[in-house]
Amino acid sequence: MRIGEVADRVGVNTKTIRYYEGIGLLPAPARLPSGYRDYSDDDVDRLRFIRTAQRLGLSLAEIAEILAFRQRAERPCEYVLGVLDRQVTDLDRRMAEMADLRQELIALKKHADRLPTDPTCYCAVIEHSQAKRRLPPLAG
Amino acid sequence: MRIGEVADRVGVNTKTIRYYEGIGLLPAPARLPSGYRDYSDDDVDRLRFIRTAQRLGLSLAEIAEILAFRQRAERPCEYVLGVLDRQVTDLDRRMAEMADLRQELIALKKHADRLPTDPTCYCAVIEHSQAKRRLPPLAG
DNA sequence: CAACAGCTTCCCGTCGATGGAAGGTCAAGG
DNA sequence: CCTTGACCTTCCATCGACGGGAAGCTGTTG
Repeated sequence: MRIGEVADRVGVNTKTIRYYEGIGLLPAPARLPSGYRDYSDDDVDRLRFIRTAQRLGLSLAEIAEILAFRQRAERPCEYVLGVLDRQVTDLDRRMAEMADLRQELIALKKHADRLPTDPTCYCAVIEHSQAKRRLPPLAG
Repeated sequence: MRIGEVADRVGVNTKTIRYYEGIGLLPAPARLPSGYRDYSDDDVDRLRFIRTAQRLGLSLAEIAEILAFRQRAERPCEYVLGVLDRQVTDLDRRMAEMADLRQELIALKKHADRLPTDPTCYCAVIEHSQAKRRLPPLAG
């Protein structure tokens, strides 16, 4: 099948498919006499796999790594479990950061009305927050 | 004072300071006879303000907008509160997404041991997740 | 005088796509 | 025959917020 149909089936932009091919994530497919890319169902599966893995938070580089395991006839599951472990830890950290930030934003909004009108400052709302805490690291 | 001292005081890379100047977030400072940038305490304040606003989740574009209010002698607080409102909504959405994903990762890991050894699949762990749910939109 | 830190400008790379332009081929319908 | 529309190639640009490094200047110290 041609690239457009693959794109429709998987729900991906055709540009994305060619991009994946370009970075070696998808193998170069066979070509029709016309020069059009000719994909098989396997390619669709592989693409779906990539999107699933991506949804689970894996980067394209990690996914490439997983696919490389297969080429070496090894099973990537141990590697994958390691990645997932790190994912969970990372998620926890980020969720905690976001919860803190949310807390602070709510408090900031709550006090915003009572803030003095000071024409010399950039923004009383933000500087109120600045006064209390001196620049902890940015949440990346 | 020179750029290195500013960087130390605020806790920012000198590259970042020059970058902010490049995108118009910081005004071009005076220059010493040597050509070195010569900053004032006001510049340090402005930079601190930028970092605080950034820590609150505002983009550099939004911060630039806030600073532009000041140039027009208007107070940005209403705008800022609107931004913060959207921030909170966005945080809630992202935290919910992350919680879902975390749930799924945990479940996946939990069942990983019991998964069949299937040499034809890319990775049993990931494809187990794929089988259950057919590609909801990616969490951005 | 030489070393070294700090500064300058300039350009490239990151991540994961996506958009667009330019210029061409191919297949189907009216 | 003509026109769509889908596809092909290559290349370049964009988003955000920087970081790295090269090559060269300044300023201080031993």
